[in-house]
Order: sequence, then structure tokens, then C-alpha cells
Amino acid sequence: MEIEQVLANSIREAVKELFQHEPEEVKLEETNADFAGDFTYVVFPLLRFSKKKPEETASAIGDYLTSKGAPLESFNVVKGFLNLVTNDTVWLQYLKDNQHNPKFGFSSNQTGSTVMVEYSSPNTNKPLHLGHVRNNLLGYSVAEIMKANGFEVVKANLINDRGIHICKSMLAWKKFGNGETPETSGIKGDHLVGKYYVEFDKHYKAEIDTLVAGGMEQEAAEKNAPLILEAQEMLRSWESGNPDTIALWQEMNSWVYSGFELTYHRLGVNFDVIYHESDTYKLGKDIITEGLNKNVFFQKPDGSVWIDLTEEGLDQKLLLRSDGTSVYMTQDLGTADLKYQQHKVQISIYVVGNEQDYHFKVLFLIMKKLGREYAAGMHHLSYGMVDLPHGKMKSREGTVVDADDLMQEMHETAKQKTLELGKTEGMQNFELNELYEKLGMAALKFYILKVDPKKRMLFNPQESIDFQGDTGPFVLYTYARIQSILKQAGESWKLEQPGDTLMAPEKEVIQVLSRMPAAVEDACKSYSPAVLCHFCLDLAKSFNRLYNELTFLKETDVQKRSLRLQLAEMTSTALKNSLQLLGIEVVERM
RNA sequence: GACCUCGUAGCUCAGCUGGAUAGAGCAACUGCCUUCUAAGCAGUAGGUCAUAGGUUCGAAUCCUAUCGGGGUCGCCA
Repeated sequence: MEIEQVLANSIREAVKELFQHEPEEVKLEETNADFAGDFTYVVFPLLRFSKKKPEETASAIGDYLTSKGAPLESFNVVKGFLNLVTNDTVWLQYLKDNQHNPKFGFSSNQTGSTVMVEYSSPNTNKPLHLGHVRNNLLGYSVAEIMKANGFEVVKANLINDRGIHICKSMLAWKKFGNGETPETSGIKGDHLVGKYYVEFDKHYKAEIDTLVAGGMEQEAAEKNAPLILEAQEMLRSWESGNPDTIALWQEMNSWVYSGFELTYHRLGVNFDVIYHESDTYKLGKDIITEGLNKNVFFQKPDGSVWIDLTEEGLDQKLLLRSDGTSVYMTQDLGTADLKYQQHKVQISIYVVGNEQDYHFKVLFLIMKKLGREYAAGMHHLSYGMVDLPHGKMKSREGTVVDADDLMQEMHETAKQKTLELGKTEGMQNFELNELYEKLGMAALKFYILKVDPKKRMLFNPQESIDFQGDTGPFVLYTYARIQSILKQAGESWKLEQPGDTLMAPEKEVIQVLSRMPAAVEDACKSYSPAVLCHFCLDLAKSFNRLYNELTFLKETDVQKRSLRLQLAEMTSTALKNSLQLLGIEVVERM
């Protein structure tokens, strides 16, 4: 049992015994650095039961704990705060119990539940940008965090491979492409298709301008420009299964997929299941029928199907067009059922930007109203947009931060910083290349994951991502530093009996280590890798403090030396495990 | 206009299921390498937690209003 839990239980006993009151929950906090102690219990809420002054109430509990043999060195009382100083023995025992567990920090029991994490879900008309990077990193990390908490996880990618957007690229390629391919142009497939998406937009804009100059209203011009009409015609041709259109569609999508594959691989993300919207876009119509039969939905005279959510504070929402064709929501209803049928998922997480909050609120509500048992397990992991200094990314204005470019820049920056420090003598070229890549990706991933997913974040391309301070490279540095110590220490220290007393920095490291299981659990419950980032930083900082204040290899007292090396070893395990959940690979040397 | 969301140091972010004098990193300034990795450590300076009320023994945290940023309200996805 965790030490905090032991103390909390004792306090519960004390309160029951002393004040004849059973507290609902006993919450211990970390003691403020300005006071002596490891844990603090706030007694103010107990005063109406103890009928004593805060100081007396706190002292009474402290005395009780001491008399019952709680693992305390001492306690002190400041106003209504009972500060508990734990003894070294419990922490040494904690170290002993956990140091050889390679899975330290992860939950040891299986929940028996399956969770699907749907993330990435790109459109196939353009390459991935910074916004997608946040989505991918979050999705991958949350999936790994769920695994570490004992869930069976299925990672899914629902690729939006059909619709007007890809038709625009196809049309522009047909008109202006002169048969260009990734092979003939040397351009990565997704970027090539993206190029024609931009090309379409350019010509489309020009047509609109011409029409407006000829006296047409802007709105009418947007609807009647020849190119957009032609793109819509192409979509109809695709839907009717025209062989030429389908062939072109397949070819251009295949270019995109080979491009995406490279980007995903470099990002270090992967998927267990890939859904294509071209397969799923017709799903959901039977649910429309079901909803009508159950009187959850209603039909308007024109044939369109709606749901009335005004009682829930929302409004009426269209579920099926009057011509009987699907909308976004129709497909999502069907896909939700599909996911459940195929994988029996109890929990279904959608990693999608917060601009779709409303959509998911409605989707989940509909599933609940239809009586789906899995509805309670649906969750929208709604993350904030990545803003640039001047606002949103806009492809038309060329302010999009491309994912491939960004990763390459990170690699270059890592290389430059490493060369400046000059600590890589004797490393082979392939090793160096791997080091730069890992460092660059660690910097990028940590930078993005350390901010609360719910919040929008700012990315300034002018100021490069830091490699110092609260960063990925800082955590990797701490890890590499430990590897260096352990390598030099050899194996013999493992035979020595470690000391039985703790110095302040040593105790602090164990205490931070002991918080890892709770951090992993918290990251899961709040769907937030940021929690783990902050844990990594806390641990790395407390270890570096120890490193600077005390010695390892130079320590002559073999017991102390052995203890510190144990601490170093366990810290490196904890860092490696935490980073793994963030999708960050460690380096042995940097 | 309605609804959702955010507002903490010059900048980027923690803290938000109410608890002690509000924390980090970057940037600025001081110290610490005859080397257990200085991508580090220690320190100085920097705050009316948007504003105004309210609830409470106690509010950055909960409630209300106002101001400011962002988002959503399509037979788009």
C-alpha cells in the first residue's frame, strides 16, 4: 500500500476515535516547502466535531498517530495544519519493494475493458500540419496511457478519403497536372496532392473574381464558378461509381497514403484499425429508421429527418437530408455501432478538436436516447487549436506549419545544439543521426504534450522550440546522465547492503518516485499526457538536485553509494516508463 | 444575437474536486565545471491570479455580472 494511504487510514481511525466522526474522505496534501513535513492534513473542517481550537485538534490527531505507531518521525502543528514528518524506514521500504519492477508506475491489474482511441483522422487532400501533429501525439499518448492503466486498447484511424475536397485535388490535377506523379516530380505523395488542392483554390478564386467583376454577387459567384460545378459533378461521378473517376481517386489516394505512412512513422504513431470513410459513409441509415420507429427522431414534410434536443438546451439537428443522403452525423451514428460490433468497446474516445464540441455532444446524446449501452463510455477528447502568433493557421495565406518540415527542422536544431556542446566524440554517423532524431522529436513532443490538451496553445515558428529548462531534452539528459553513472558503476554495488538513513535530497527523490502510479492514473482519468510531462519534470529536477548536492561514484561509504545507485537506477526506470507513455524514446548518451 | 470556452510574472505554461506567504521554464542579473555529462545546480528580480460583487473560518480555485480573446450555431465535414 502507498504510504500516503497508510497515513490517511490512520487519520481516519484517529478522527473516529477522538471526535466520534467518520470523515467522508481523508485528503493529504504535500507539505508546503516552507514548513517541516512530508504530508499535511488540514483540520479546519473537523472543528465542528472536535469542538476544540484548530491547534488542539491537530495536536490531538498527531498524538494519536504517534501513540498508535504510525510511521512518523515527528509532527508539527501550524494553525489548522497538521504537518507529518515520515520516518526514513517507510521510504527505504518503498524503494526496496519497487526498484526491481521494470513496469514501475504502470497499473498491475487489468480492467477487463476495451477502449478504442480514434485519432488522426486526416483528409486525403493535403499533407499533415501542426494541428494534426497535436492530434496524433495526444491520441497515441492517451492510448499508451490507457494501456498502462490496464485497458485493452484499439487505436483507430478514420480516414476521410472521399468528398468534395479530394475531388478538388483530382480535378486540378487532371486539368493542370500534365500527368505529374510523385515519381516524376520527386514530391512526396501527400504534398503533391496538396499542391493540386491549392492549385484548385487558386483558379477557383480567379473565376469568382471574374464573375464578381462581371456584376455577380460574391455568394452567387462562389456557387456558380465553373470549377466548383465541375468538382461537384466529379463527386457525383464518384458516387455513381464511374470507373475513370474511381481509378484516379484510387491512384491519388495511394500517393497520399504512402506520404502519410512516412509522416506517421517519423512521428512514431501507429494504428490497429484503419477505417475509410468511403466504406463507412453509407452507414447509419438503418439507425435513422430505428430512431424514427422509436420516436426519438422525427421527419419533416420534405422527408428530412431531425432530432429535437431543445429540452436538453440544444436545438434541432438534421440527421438525414431530404433527398435521403447522409450528413456527417449520419455516418458517425453508424460508425459508432460498427466500432462496438467489431471490437466490443466499452469506452470509445474521439480525439477531435474543440471546434466540434457541439457535434459530439449531440452524437452522444442521440446514442443515449437510442438506448445504446455503450453510450455512457463515449468520450470526446476535445483539444484546443494550435495558434500561431498571428492567429489560426491558414493554408491560403501560407501560414501552415507543415508536419514534415517541422520534424526536419527539429532534427536540424538538435544536430546544431549537439555539435555546439561537442559531447559526442567517438559516435558513429548512424548513431549521431539517430540521436539528433530522438532529441528533436523529444523536444517537439514534450513541447506539445506538456500543455493541457483542453487548452489552446501557441506555437511561435520564429522562436525555435527550447532544449533547455522544462523540455524533452532536459528529461532525456537526466536519463542519459544516469546511464553514464550506472555504466561506470558496474555491477558490484548491487551486492552491497544499502544504508538505512536518508539525506534530504535522497528522500525527496523517493517521494517523487512514489507519486508516479498516481500520476499515471490521473493522466488516464483526465485524458491528459500533460500530467505525465509534469511528473517527468518533477522527477528529473529532484534527481538533478541530488546529483549536484551529493556524489555517486565518488561516495566512499559503500552503503550510501549503494543506496544512491539504487535511486539512480529506479529513477531511470521511472523516466523511461513515463516517456514511453508520451511516445518519447530515451537516449543512452547525449 | 444565443450557447460553449479561456483570461495567473515581459513571454510560454503549472496550480483550479476551496486551505498556509500564488509556482516552474524562457528572457534579465549573480554565483557554481583542475570534469561521477554545466542540455545541469543554486540564487536575485519580476504578480491587484481580467474587473466588480457574492458564498465561506478560508477563494486564483465555487456562484453572478461586466470587459476582453477564441470557438460553435449549414440539407459542410
